[in-house]
Amino acid sequence: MSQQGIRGSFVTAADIAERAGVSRSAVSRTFTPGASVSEPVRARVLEAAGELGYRVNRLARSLNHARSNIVGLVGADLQQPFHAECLATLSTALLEDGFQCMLLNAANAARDMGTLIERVLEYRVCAIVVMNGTPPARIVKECVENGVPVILVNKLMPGFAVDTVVTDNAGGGRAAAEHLLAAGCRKLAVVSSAAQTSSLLGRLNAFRDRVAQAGVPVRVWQEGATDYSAGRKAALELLVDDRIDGAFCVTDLLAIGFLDAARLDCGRRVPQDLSVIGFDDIPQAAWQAYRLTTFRQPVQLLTNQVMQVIRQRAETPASPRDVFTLPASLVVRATVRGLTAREETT
Amino acid sequence: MSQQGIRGSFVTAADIAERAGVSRSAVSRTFTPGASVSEPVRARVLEAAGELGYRVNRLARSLNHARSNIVGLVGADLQQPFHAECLATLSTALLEDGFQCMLLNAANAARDMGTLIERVLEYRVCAIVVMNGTPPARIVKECVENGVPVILVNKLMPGFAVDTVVTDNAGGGRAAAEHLLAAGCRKLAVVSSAAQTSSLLGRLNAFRDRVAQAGVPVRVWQEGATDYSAGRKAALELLVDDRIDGAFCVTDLLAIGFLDAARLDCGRRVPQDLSVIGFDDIPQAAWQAYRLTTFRQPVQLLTNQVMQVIRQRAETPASPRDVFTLPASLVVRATVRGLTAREETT
DNA sequence: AGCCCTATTGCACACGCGTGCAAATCGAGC
DNA sequence: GCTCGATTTGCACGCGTGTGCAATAGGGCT
Repeated sequence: MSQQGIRGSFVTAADIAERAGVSRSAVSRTFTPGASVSEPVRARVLEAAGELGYRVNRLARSLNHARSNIVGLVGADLQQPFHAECLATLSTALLEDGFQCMLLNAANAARDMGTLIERVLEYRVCAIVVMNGTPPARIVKECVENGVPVILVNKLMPGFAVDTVVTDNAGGGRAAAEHLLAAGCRKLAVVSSAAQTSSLLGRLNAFRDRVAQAGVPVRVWQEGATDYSAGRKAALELLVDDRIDGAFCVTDLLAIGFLDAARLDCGRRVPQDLSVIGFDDIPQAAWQAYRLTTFRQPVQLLTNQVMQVIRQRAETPASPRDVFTLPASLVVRATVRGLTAREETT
Repeated sequence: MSQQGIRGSFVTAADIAERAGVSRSAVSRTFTPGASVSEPVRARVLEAAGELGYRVNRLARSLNHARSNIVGLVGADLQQPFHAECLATLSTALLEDGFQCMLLNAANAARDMGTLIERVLEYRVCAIVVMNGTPPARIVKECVENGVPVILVNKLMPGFAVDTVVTDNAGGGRAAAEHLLAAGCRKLAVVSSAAQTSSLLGRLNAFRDRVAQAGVPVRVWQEGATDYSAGRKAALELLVDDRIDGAFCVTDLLAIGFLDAARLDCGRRVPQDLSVIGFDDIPQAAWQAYRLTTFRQPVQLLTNQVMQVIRQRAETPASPRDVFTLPASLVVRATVRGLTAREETT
């Protein structure tokens, strides 16, 4: 520690070397796992480093290795509960595995996503994880050409050399249909948004197909965003048809907005008059005011799979790309008629 | 673009120089704002860079400048709505100002926070923003000694050379007391958590003092976390005293849990029998099932202030540290007796 | 003592870029 | 055509670290 308290710039390996009376290489080797240093030298170096407050400069280290151990995490709307949970889980996992994560939250997904990825490429990231939003094809290609693996979460981009980790959206959509049919619903609605992403479409199409197969009519709603107020709006407009007795909302936020409007504005009793199913299983779905029956996205499994892909790409960059599909599981609560859980302790 | 599609490593300035038939310096200057390059040279360089897909290596650039333009963002529980919103807002603002942000989400705040900050120091970050959780004093000192500004959000650490940006917690707590008193409440409770952070304590103490000043009794609850289920638990235990007619929950999540238990488990009518006020104004507080009266934290103002501090520290690192206090504003909805908003359009 | 094999150490170069300094170029004015 | 000043260009060094290679030290054996 310097006397004046503020040194203003970092100690370097050369400073440590001088203080410990060894060469700078010895310092470098002390902080490089697996390098050859004798015990006494290592001890002297560590002591000097402790006294002076030495921190390896990862910028310089990464410069040598042509690649950093930074992972770029790109997305939009990261304040939404589901995305926030993914982000929190993934960022923690990355840190525990020795990576650093650079967060790129697009203010406007369509406009900014390309620029943001370009910027993070300048840091020679060792991987880019796209949590939502669609990166421009041109940029994805550039990443691949430069050897930066791209990992898509819950999004399909066929034809690109990217790894993909998705929840089984179609399976969930189908199961939602079967659950509502089993509850005796005979006039259904499916609520999605104007954002026709592959995951939302996957849920919607599977639901619609399975319902059609049973010969039950279904109204399709695809307007607005995928948030609470869009769900409310959908309910206010769909429920003028008072024969609708079941709705699958492709997002919990939509479902919760739908529920509130159905109960408070349209006077429907849920689940007696109307059954509702969501998707994601965000924490709010378990709140006692809602007790929403929904499908849980396996966030921890998704995260583990992403981590495994990152590690594997670091070792064998050229191995063939894969699509990993993880199951969504039905969480039965209290918004589907006749099919409700006893009680929950939250 | 190379023929085989995968080059596997990045193009360097030397490659561009060769292709454009100029010196490497010319390339460097082309990408350095304010440097001296003639128009024809610049054009040739930009053309070559476009063809080859050149990206400046920020690691190398930062190495020269002894500092990167990365800002470290550290926190814990970042999936909670309020923190997620802060994170989203701040990360977007940083990107728009030309910074990159490195996210450090501690799995266990007490255990990991120190290690995480140490790690991000290795990237020579130009600032560290602590969004929640308490960093060890030793680490904060090390940052300051090395000239890395530390900015605390909603947390006070007197005696350290750090900048601080806080919401006026005491002002909010006092106003909450006055609002409940004005509603005619005569037996109050204040719900906080075992985590006695400066912001939660600030709200709680100001509330308690103001209520005491009015001669009204108040029960203080400080157990568990600061989430939904803790709020429920508090209600279940506090409301056996059926004279409690008003509660200030120092967090919206606590308030929402409190509301659910009060209405659904304890059979209280809100606001007729019981008034409830929260703090933060998370999106869920506006949901129709709750319509929670609460205090809005000025997230955008907090963010702007943080950005201003970062920019100012970059210019004049040694200027004296400050504490910036921003006002919390009352958002009247429907959970305080006699003092409710007409209707909201969400 | 002498020899050989191994573990350790230091030197020097590389990583990709920014920039001070001197050389070169350009343009204007005579 | 020549000179002078301003602009542009290239060279070479530095940023802090990792690492191949050769030199050195150490240790066990004959």
